[in-house]
Amino acid sequence: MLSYGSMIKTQLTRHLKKSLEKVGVRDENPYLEHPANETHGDYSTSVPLKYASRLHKSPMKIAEDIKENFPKNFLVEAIEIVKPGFVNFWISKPALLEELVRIAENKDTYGKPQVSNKKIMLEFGQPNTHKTPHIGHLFSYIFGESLARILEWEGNQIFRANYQGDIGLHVAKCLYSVKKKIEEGRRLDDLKKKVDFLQTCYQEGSYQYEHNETAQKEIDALNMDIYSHKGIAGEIWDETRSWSVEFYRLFEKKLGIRYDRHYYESQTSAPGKGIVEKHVGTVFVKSEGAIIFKGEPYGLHTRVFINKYGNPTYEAKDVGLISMKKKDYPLDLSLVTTANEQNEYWKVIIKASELVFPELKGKLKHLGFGMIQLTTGKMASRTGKIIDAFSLVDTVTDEIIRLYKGDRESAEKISLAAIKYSFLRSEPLKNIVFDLKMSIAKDGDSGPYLLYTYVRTKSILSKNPTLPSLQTVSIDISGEMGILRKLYRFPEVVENAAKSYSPHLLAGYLYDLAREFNLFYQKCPVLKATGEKRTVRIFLTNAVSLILKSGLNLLGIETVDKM
RNA sequence: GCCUUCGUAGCUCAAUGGAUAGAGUACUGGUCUUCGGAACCAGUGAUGGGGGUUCGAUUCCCUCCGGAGGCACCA
Repeated sequence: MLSYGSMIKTQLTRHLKKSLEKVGVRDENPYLEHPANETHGDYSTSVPLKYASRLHKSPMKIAEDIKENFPKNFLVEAIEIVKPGFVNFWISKPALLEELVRIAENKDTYGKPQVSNKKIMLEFGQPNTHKTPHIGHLFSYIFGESLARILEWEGNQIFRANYQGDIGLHVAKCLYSVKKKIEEGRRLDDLKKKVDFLQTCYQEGSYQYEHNETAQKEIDALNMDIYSHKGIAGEIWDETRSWSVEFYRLFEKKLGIRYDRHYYESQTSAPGKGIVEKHVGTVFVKSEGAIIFKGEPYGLHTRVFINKYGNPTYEAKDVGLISMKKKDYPLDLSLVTTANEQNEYWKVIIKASELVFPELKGKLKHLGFGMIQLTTGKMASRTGKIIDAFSLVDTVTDEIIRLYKGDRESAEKISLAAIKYSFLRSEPLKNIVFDLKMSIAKDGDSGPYLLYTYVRTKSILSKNPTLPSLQTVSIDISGEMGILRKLYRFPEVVENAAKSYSPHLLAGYLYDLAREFNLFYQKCPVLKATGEKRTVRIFLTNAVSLILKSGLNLLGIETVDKM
């Protein structure tokens, strides 16, 4: 049997379409929503208002006709029409209970559509080697991983790509300083310290580049040497780069992130340079010794792809990267997520790349997410004012241990849940004001709250190792209806989150579900109940448990059984 | 200067053009001899200003004000 994401919505839509046809309207996807106010039903439609003028009938008359012609069925228990032209639907108790059984049967695949969708390359993370990852990178890792999981759930095949800057002026600035004290770095006993050492060197080099003319010339020369991988510069580059590459593998593992491939700027610069040079005169033009793309004809700005020294800039490297990506994977869509300060930059890259590779037209997409800010303003590793992502995780873990006295392993999971959830709960487009205290928040709308709720479900279920069978329910379950009416929405929520690349929709739903469960928990004892009442409550607890786990997993959050 | 983007309770965030704008936090007051209190309930409190489109606008359009970002060899 073909599995839909949401059975209930699919069926309801089908009935509504039939009813609309009898009224004289063909609508392939009639608008259905979950009313904000629960007393307005499980679903509501405003199509009567939409079609009133076309049908030359009053919205209320159309609403009545829809109700009149709505097929009699098991799914819908009541239909209500409301001024000025809403039709509200209540899903029947048996249909909701059937869905409850479906959740229990399908377990961690409940709501996952059995369809094959697109091949998507998703690039996220993108920290530079020779620098410490900061909180913006942490956001990118977390957001990208969640997006990958959500898109995968919806039947897409995802190729996960990381792209790291391991060459270019920033590396030269770092190595300028490293060269003078490489032994100090070699003596450090762990990778994190070595990368911190590189970060310090980068900051020193950066300062010198701006304030010391001789240093600037030396760094520019060093940059050339690194590109041609010459002499001592090449050797130091190899050595320091390997520290960093190894460190990042460790960091990714710690965050629970996996990649299909890591790309490096040192690999994209040659193909990028070649492609740009080949298209001089058609896509690119020479100007003041550099090779540029003129954006103005397209309403964009002009950018340099190869500088006057003949070195490819970030722009050319990105074109090179795109050429590598399409060789590696037969993609239908290439998604790149970065901070939104690069929004305009990416419009230019996409336009230029589409001209170079016409077969990719419409397949390149950039997703800009908000800047992570402190109360003092934007964070930049260039100015040295950073929140080190790696240490942040440790700091939060220490705080969790101090507050709750758990073991380090589960404390680390809880702290990652706290950080991930605090990043994913709001719309990605907007800037995020980072507040350490709020991220550690132990109560309220937080990761730990969701984990705690999950732990509660597990605790109850562990005392009921076998699930009874659920047939019909004759008793009053009004106290259980709140949670029952939330559960079946999970598939729809994930679908919407995937469509709009918005994990926060899922985060919001899971929080709602957890809150509803805690209310249920408060007023409906499970283990003290008997008979049908106990059976229904165990089923509900089981369903909440499964959905919380599935949903949190789609956010990249691992659950714990105890905390 | 030009372009992009965001302005929702004191603070941090929700709300595919829908009905009475929801939460958390903070503050005030409650529940429970816990199926794990990192819980639950109640109260106070908000769409930056002005126009427009619409049966209906936090959402779309215009304008003003305010924040953030970008605009040639950095990434």
